[in-house]
Amino acid sequence: MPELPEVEVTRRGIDRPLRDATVLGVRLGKPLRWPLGVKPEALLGTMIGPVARRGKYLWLPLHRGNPAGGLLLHLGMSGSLSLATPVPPAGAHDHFDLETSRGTLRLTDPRRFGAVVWSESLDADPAARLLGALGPEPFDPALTPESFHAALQRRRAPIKAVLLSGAAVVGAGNIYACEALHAAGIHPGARSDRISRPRAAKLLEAVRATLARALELGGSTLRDFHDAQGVAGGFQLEARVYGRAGQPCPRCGVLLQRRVQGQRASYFCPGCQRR
DNA sequence: AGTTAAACCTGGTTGC
DNA sequence: TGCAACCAGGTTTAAC
Repeated sequence: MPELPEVEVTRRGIDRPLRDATVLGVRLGKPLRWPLGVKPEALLGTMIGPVARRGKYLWLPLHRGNPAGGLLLHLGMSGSLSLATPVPPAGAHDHFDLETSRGTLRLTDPRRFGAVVWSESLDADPAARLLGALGPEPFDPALTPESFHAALQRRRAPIKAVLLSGAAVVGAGNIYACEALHAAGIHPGARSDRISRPRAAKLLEAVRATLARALELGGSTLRDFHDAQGVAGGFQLEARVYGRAGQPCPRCGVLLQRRVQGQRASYFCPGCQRR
């Protein structure tokens, strides 16, 4: 599911409720992408600090007076977090429970591409290794049309692949990359390094607008995603191209196409998206 | 070094 | 109805 808007919606839903909560228990289900990296008992009695997000990762600081580390969470392809009191009995896809004094944070993830890993800090491994290669946050003021264009210039791969890689900006996954490219009038197969300054500026603006709009609507729910309170997203109803092959382009009327590119489906309009 | 394929895993949908 | 094939929001790791 989860691209940046879904992860941020999730963060907002758990940050306040979990602030200063005490960890009372940990329950592990089936293995996720990586092992937890710490004995579950070591987490008991720690307190939860402000929940942060970097790219599509969430950072749950745990401390005992002094910062002691935290949990780095990723929702993978089908993961979602819920926070509830009392917590329902664990189902077949509930693979991590953090029982706290303010409710149980539960990761439900059918495909188990998600992860919960302990790290001493964001600057230490494994967090540093996982976050180190990420590009800039989309709403970071330091990310400018100039720096974005420069980042695109360094890659020869198709622009769609570059967006998904997060090298130039993090947060746009398959849905929002398709939507942003359409909004900017850029063909997903366009070579990254051949995108002009003005078009790069337009693309950055499109990425920002797309992610911001998705955030407003609570993200996209294709199947699994819901926020920590169980509410589904609404952006999928506003998608202009994603999942709409064969339908007319809302901008120019040409029939939308689906093309597999770098083992991911791209949805685009051959009429108004140019290379 | 940069780009592309394979892998991880489950379940829903589609088509024969 | 049954079953195989294909598809799905991500990202690391291995292979060209």
